[in-house]
Amino acid sequence: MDDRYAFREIEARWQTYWEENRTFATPDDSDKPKFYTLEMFPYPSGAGLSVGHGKNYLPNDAFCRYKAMQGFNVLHPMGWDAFGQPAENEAIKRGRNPREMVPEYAANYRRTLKRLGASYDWSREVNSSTPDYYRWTQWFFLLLYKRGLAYRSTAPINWCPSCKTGLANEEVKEGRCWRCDSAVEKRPLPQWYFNILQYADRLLADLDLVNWPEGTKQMQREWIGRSEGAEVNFAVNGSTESIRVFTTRPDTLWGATFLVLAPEHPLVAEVTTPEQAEAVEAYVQRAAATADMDRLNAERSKSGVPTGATALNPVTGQDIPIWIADYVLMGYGTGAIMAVPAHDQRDFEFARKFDLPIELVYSTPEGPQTGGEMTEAAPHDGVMREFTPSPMSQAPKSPFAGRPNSKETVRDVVRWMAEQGIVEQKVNFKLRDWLISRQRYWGAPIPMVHCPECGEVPVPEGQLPVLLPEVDRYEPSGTGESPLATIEEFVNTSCPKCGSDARRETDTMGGFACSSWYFLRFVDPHNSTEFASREKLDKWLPVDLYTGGAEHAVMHLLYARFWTKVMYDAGLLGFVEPFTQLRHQGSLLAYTPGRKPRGSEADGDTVLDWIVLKPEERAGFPKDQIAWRWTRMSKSKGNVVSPDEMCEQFGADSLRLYEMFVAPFEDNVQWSEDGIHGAHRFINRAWRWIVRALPQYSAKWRSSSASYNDADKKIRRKLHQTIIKVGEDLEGFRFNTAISALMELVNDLYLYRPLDGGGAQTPAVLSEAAETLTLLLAPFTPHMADELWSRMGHKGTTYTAAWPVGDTQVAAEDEVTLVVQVNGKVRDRITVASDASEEAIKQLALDCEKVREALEGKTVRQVIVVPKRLVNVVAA
RNA sequence: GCCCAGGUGGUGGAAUGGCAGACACAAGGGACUUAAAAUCCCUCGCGGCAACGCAUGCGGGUUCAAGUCCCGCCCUGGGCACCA
Repeated sequence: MDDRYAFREIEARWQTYWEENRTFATPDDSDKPKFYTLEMFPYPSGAGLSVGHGKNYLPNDAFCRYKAMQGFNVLHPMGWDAFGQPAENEAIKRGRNPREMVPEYAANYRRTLKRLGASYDWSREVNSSTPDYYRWTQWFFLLLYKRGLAYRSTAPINWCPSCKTGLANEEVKEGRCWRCDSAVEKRPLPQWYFNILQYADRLLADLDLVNWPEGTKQMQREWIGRSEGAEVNFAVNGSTESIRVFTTRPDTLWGATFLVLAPEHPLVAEVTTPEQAEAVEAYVQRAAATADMDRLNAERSKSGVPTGATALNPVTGQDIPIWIADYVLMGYGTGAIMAVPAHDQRDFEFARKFDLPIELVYSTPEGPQTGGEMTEAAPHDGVMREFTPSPMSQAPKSPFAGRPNSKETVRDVVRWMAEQGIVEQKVNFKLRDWLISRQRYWGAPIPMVHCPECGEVPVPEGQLPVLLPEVDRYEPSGTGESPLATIEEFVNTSCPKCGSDARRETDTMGGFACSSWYFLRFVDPHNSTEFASREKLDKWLPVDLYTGGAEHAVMHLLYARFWTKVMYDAGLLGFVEPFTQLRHQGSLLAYTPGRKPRGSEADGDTVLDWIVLKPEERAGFPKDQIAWRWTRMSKSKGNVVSPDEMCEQFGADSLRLYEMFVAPFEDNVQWSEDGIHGAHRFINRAWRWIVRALPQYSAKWRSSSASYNDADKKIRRKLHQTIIKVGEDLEGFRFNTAISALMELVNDLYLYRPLDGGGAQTPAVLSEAAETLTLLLAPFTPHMADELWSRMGHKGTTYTAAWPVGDTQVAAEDEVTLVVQVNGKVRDRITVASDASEEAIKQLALDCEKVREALEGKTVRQVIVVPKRLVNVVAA
C-alpha cells in the first residue's frame, strides 16, 4: 500500500538530522532541571551489540526522551568499559591487539546504537583504556594510597589458572572465575589491596539512602556480613601464649568444651605437643592442598586432629583440648573458635565424630539434660542453667540462671562479661579487602615504584599517566607476574624520591577500578587538568537513574559506592551515594545448544551439568546428543542475535517497541522473532491512521470552537485517559503496559474514524488525536514520530516538543458499568451515572431480573456496593 | 541448608482485595487478490447443545469477595553457603 511506513528511508533521514543538529547534545548551562541517567557501560566485543543489550538500553532511551519532553535537561552518555579481563579475553580469543581492537569494536557499537535511534550525547563518549582516562584512574589510586586505603600485602589469593591472574573475592562465583568459570586456586602472591573494609559500616548504613531493588541491597548487606560479638582469650596450658577467638555467642562460653584452630593459624606449630606433631603436620599439609572450593563445601563431613595442647576456659576453669580443623577459616575472625557443641550444629557434628564432651548451657525440662542425649545442637531453645565457677576460675558466679536463650540474654551476658574483663566486644565482617592487582597487560598500570632505598614510592601526580607500553605480545604469563614485568624499558626507572635505580610496579588494576568513577567523567569528559570540574560534578551528580544487570550487585555497584565515599571524604564530591535510583533489566535468553560435561569437566563438588556448544564445536557434534536450553545471550556463548538484522527487516522503531512491549523491564525473555511482527504491524497501523488524518490536521486545534458530539467526547475521553496512563506507566518503568494503552487507543481511533474516512469527522478532534498520539509514541518510536511531526508542519523534533498534558475532566467517565453479583457470582450488569448514589445502585441491582431469579426463596442479608466496580448481594 | 524473586490460556503477558486472561503473538475460518504479501472481519482457557459449571503450582485459612492477604507444602530462576 502506498501509505506504508517507509522505515528504511525515514529512520536514516532522522538519524542524520539528529546527528547534524546535535539534537541530543546536553548543554551544561540550561535553566531546566537536570536529569542524569546512565546504563552500565559495556565492554565492546567482536560479536557487536546484541538485541540483549537493547533490553536495557531501549527502555531507558524511551525514558530519557520522555524526560526531555517533560522539560528536563537530560544527560544520557555512553562509553566503553574497555580495560580489564572481559575486553582482554576477547582480544586474546580473536588473536587481536586490544589497542587496535577496542576502538574498532567500540565504533561498531556506536554505529549500532545510532541505528537503534538511541539519544546519547556522543560528544561525551569515554573509553577507559585511553591515557586521558586512565591517567585519572591512576590518580584515584594515588588518592587512596595517600589516604592509607591502598596497601601491598602477601597472602594466599584467588587465582584463576585460565585467566592467569589474581581475582577479588567478589569476582569468584561459587568457587569459579566470573569470566571463564574455571575453578579458582589459592596462590600466595604480593598484591595491592584497597581497604574497603574500613568503609564496611558506612557501605552498610548508607544503603538506606538509596532507591534500589530491595534484593540488591540485601545482597550487599549479606556480602558485607556485619556480625556483632566478642573476642575471648583462652590461656594455653604450659605456654605463655593465649588463643583469641571470636564468637557471636559469648553467653555459651560455659559450654565451650574445646577450641578449634584453622590449619593455617600461626599458633598451630607453637602449641602442638611433640606426640601430635606428625599428625598435625600431615593435616596442615593436606588442608593446604585441598582446593578452597572443596573446603567450603558444607556437606562434607568434618575432619580434624588434636594438637595435644589444652587451654583454660575462663568461666568454668576447665582445661579443654585444642584441635585443628579445616571447617575453621583463617580469613574470618581470629582464625580460631571456641566450640560449643550443645548449641552450634557444626561444633556438635565435630564433637560427635571425635567423641568430645558436650555441655549444655541452656536446657528445657522436657528436653535432653546431658550432651549424650542430644541428637542435634539447640541454638535457640531452653533457659540458662546454673553455673558455679570452680575454685580455679577468677570469674564470679553467673547471674543468668533461668534466663531464656534469646538475643536479650546474649546482649546482657556480653555486657556483664565485658565488665568482668572476660571478653571484649567486637564487630566482624565477611567483606574482605578489595584485591586490585591483576597480572595482566590490559589495564591501568599501578602508579607505584619499588625503590631499593625508599621502598614503595608513589609516582608523582605530575608524571601521570604511567603509560601502558605498546607491545606485540601481551598474553598473561602465568608466572604470577604481569607481561609488563618482561619489558625492560617499562620496568626500569628511577626512584621519584631519591633518584636511584628502581623498578616500576608491573601489575595493572582490575577493570572495576575504571568503572568505579566513569559516571563522574561523563560530566566533564575532556577536562585535562582535573578528573572533572567540581562545578559540573555538583550540577549533575548523583546519577538519578542507573540501569544495568543484577550480576553486578556485589562487584561494580559495591566498588563504585566505596570510591564515591572515599572521594567525599577527600572533599572532592558533595554526596555519598553515586546512584540514587537503580533498576535491573531482565536478560534476553537465546535457545542455545549444549552438551553434557565430560568426566574431567565435572570436577570438584560444584556440578556443571551443561556446557555450551560453541558454534565451531557444533558442526561435528551428533545431533541427538545436543541438549538445548534457554540461556542469556552473550558473545562468549555464540548465541547473539544482532539488532542489525532486525533493523534491516523491521526497522529500529519496531525493534524498540517490541523489546519494550514483550515483557516487564525486569523480566527475562525468551527471544523469538514472533512478537516483532505485532510491533511492526502496530507501527504501520498508527502511521496510516495519522497520515490519513493529516489533510484535516490543523496545529491550531486548541483554539477551535468546535462542539463535540458523543463520538468526539468518547474518543477524547480515551485520548486523555491514555495520556495519563502512559505517563504513569513510564514513571513506573512499565513500558509494556504503556504500549498496550497506546494500542488500545489506536484501536479506538480506527472505530472513531475508519481508514475509508467514514464516521465522525470533527477536524479539531482529529487534529488533537493525531498530534497527541504522535507525541505519546515519540519515546518509543522516535523516527516515526519525528517524521509525522514534521509532516504536521512543526519545526524541529519531538525530542524538544512538550509532553501532552492529560485533562482529568475530559478523561472522566460519565457512566460506569457495574457488575452485579449474588453471593459472589456474576449474574448481571447495570450501567449507571458515575455519580449515582449508593441507594439508587442498590435498588437497580435488586431490580435486575437475573438477580431476582437468583434470589428466589432467599433472604437478602447485605448489599455491598463498591463504587465504579460492582454490587454484591449477599443472601441466604 | 539460608535469603530473594517467581509459578495465570497454545505463547509473551494484564489485572489499587472487586467481571481472571487487557494488549499482543501463534493458530483456525472468511473477505479482497490471477496469486502472494499487505490489509480487513470472525473464532480462540477447559467442559457443556444450552442454562450453567470448572479454572491463576498443590492443600488449608481469613473475607460478602482471594491470582492478589495468612499458614503449610511442591516446583523454577537468582544469590549466599562450615563466616563461629
